[in-house]
Amino acid sequence: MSSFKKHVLEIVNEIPHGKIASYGQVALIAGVARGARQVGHILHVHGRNYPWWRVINNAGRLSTTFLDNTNRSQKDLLLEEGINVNKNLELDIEKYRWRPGPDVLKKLQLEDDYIQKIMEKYFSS
DNA sequence: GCTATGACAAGGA
DNA sequence: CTCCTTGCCATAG
Repeated sequence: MSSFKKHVLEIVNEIPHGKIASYGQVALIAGVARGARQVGHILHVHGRNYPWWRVINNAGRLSTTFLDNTNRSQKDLLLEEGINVNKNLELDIEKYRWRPGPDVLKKLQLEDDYIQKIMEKYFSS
């Protein structure tokens, strides 16, 4: 298993209940700045044991319409966590966006300057 | 190695 | 806002 894949799954596993992250965000934190598409693919294949539904696209729309093995849609799974999703499968991503703590970033053994890059993009207010 | 394929992102029309 | 185009890069064949 590649380290990228391992990181992605590890990161997704860190997303707390009631919070969400974008594919691009997860890819960025995993160490591949433009690997958003790979994150989607990885979750598609290996997401069974991870909270994959907490990952959506950066436009705040769900890009999945099929059901998971529990027969519940991503929308339902999010609604159960208190995240408001409308009929068009849209939600306010900034309102629920997960902001990983320094401890999580450290655990992934990222370079300090790379962490700085992430901070600038997702922590600057 | 090379090509095709995306559960994406960002910018332009 | 919605569509379209480009850029991306890990995987599968």
